[in-house]
Amino acid sequence: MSEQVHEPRMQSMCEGPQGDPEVFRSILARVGDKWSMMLIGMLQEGPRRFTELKAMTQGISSRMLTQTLRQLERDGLVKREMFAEIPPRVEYSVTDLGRSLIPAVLAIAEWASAHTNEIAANREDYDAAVE
Amino acid sequence: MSEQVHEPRMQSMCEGPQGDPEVFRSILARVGDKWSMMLIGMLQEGPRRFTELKAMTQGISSRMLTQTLRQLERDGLVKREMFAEIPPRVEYSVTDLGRSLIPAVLAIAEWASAHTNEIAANREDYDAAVE
DNA sequence: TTTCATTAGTTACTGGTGGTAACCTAGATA
DNA sequence: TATCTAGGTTACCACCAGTAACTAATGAAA
Repeated sequence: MSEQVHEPRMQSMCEGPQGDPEVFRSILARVGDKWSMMLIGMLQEGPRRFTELKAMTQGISSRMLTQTLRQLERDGLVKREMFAEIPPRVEYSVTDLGRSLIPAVLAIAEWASAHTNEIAANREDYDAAVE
Repeated sequence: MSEQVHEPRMQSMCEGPQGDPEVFRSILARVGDKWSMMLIGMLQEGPRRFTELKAMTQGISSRMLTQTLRQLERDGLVKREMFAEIPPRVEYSVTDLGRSLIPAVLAIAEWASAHTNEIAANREDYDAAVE
């Protein structure tokens, strides 16, 4: 069972043809986009319906919600289940793959949370210096 | 020295007014953007000049490189040093703050690297199913 | 029987931004 | 005189994220 050795130096992002670098990049982009990780976070505690998610995700539009969920579904991070009822019911939930991403994103979130003020201050200084 | 307790559930991204949520979001966005983390990665091993970075970062334009470096500098993740020489010399390096971000990003990179193929496969399946 | 409400979206439109190509400044070199 | 280099800037365009408005199908209310 030779453990596969990942060597994810940052440069793998532009260099290494280990897996498809385009796919690799698009994953990073997904993590960074405005809604994806928020939605994953919301689904963490159980399945949710479209309208629930829309209400929880303050500020998102239907279009963006649909779009983001579709992408997450395409990547296999989220599962979509439709029930043939009236009115229609659709439930979204995180997959195991999606769940496995959470700790890593949480690490970023933690860093961001810990340094938000510092960065805000840096920006003020910079903007003041440049005028 | 009461340690500050971070509680960075994902929802902090939309809910908590701990630090500025907009700043928080913008940090996530920075991490996810096309060039920022690649550049931080490249500067990990030491200072680099503009043209070096441009050559290393295959595919980036001068404009995008300038822009990305400026943003990183504004956030305090990267330091810019100009030397009054002819021809001009400018050196970019990571700051301590920038360096502190690396492990978290590396965790994401590792996850991405480990699941690139799985996700690529998911996408193919999805696209095939939708036609 | 005409209206309203609900769910899970879709459509038409717009503004911001990522990207390209061309240009700039200043001195050194040939 | 022309060209090269470093580190950018400027003008420009195309695309896509985001918004507001609309939709299908049904049941309930008046």
